[in-house]
Amino acid sequence: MDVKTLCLAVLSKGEASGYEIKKAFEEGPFAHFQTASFGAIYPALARLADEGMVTLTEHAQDGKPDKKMYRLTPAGREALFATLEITPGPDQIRSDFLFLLFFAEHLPPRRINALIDARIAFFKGALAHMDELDAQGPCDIGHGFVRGFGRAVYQAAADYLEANRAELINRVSEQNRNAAD
Amino acid sequence: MDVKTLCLAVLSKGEASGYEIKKAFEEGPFAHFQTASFGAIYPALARLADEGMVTLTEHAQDGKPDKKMYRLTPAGREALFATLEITPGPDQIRSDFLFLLFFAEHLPPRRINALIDARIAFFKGALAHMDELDAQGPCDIGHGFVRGFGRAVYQAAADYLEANRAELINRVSEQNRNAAD
DNA sequence: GGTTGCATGTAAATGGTTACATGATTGT
DNA sequence: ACAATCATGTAACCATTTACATGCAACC
Repeated sequence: MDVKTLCLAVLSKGEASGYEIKKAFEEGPFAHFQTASFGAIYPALARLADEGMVTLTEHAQDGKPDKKMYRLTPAGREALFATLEITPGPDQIRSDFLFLLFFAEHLPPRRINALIDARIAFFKGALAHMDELDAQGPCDIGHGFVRGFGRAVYQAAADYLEANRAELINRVSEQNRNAAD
Repeated sequence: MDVKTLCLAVLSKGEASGYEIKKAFEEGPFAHFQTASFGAIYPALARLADEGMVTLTEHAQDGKPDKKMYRLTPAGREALFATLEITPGPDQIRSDFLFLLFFAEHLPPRRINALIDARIAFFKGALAHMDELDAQGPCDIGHGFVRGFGRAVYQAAADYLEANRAELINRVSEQNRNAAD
């Protein structure tokens, strides 16, 4: 998904500024399964405006640059729905964390522990964040389904790490002992 | 992780050609959590050779271009271990599948069904593939841990889809009925 | 006769991140 | 004082994908 489509997607849930779109990828509805930086969002929004996919209204503010609120046009909504017709390819995951653990036998046991601790904390935090979002009231059907999916996967990930960290560290320590002989 | 480091990682498990490195990302040890295309692998390998991180031996073959087998040098191994010292950022996931399901209420129920079927099949296939790899004998500690992680997550994903697809489709169908009134 | 697997590589195009530039306000 | 939040935007740089170029062998 390119950033233009991602912006359209966020705007389909209501008007927003570039800044708010970024937040939607960090804390909002799209958190954890899409991202984009300002350097990609602002140009994307400008192009969408050129193409008539969005309209913008400037709200003057003091001390800050004008806030530009973007709103989807019918053409923009159509374009978004058109992209929903693609056949999705396989999900792409790039995990530096798993890359490091792939080489666990070359990492000091303490480091493995710290790495896993941090990752469990991350998953738990994300899970708690989803609870908060749930508490804020019901959301759209698809949105709820995706959140449930994220929850299931994060829970499984945290559980796996908790259940298997001790054995991993034991095995690595044992190997280090043998290598020292 | 850039492609250069990824190549180093594959080569740490034994010598390989560019073609074989690609396969390692598709079916081999790095399957499902890292990818790279030929257009990235071949130039990366050439640069690694320039930098003295790998050596290459050409094996003449008939009917095919010479096969270039790359092998890690001590400097390459050191460079790989040096990158293991990074602090891993959050995992990056880009899922067109979840993007589509986020807008489930705008998708025909049949399509939702087909989409979920295909994804369950994918997860089950990946799980079966991991069983095969397990049957091929024991692997390194970290490698096994990562595979177990992937297994746990894929299993949870497949389970969630199976457990919640019916409700999702009911809810979308119901909404369509209401909208038709 | 067409697709898949083997095998390498280049170049154009894409798409994005990172860093920079600016600046007020609020909290620590 | 310093960091974070709010707020927009540009430009240089980076990495990677996609398409192209080549070609044999095996299978269906």
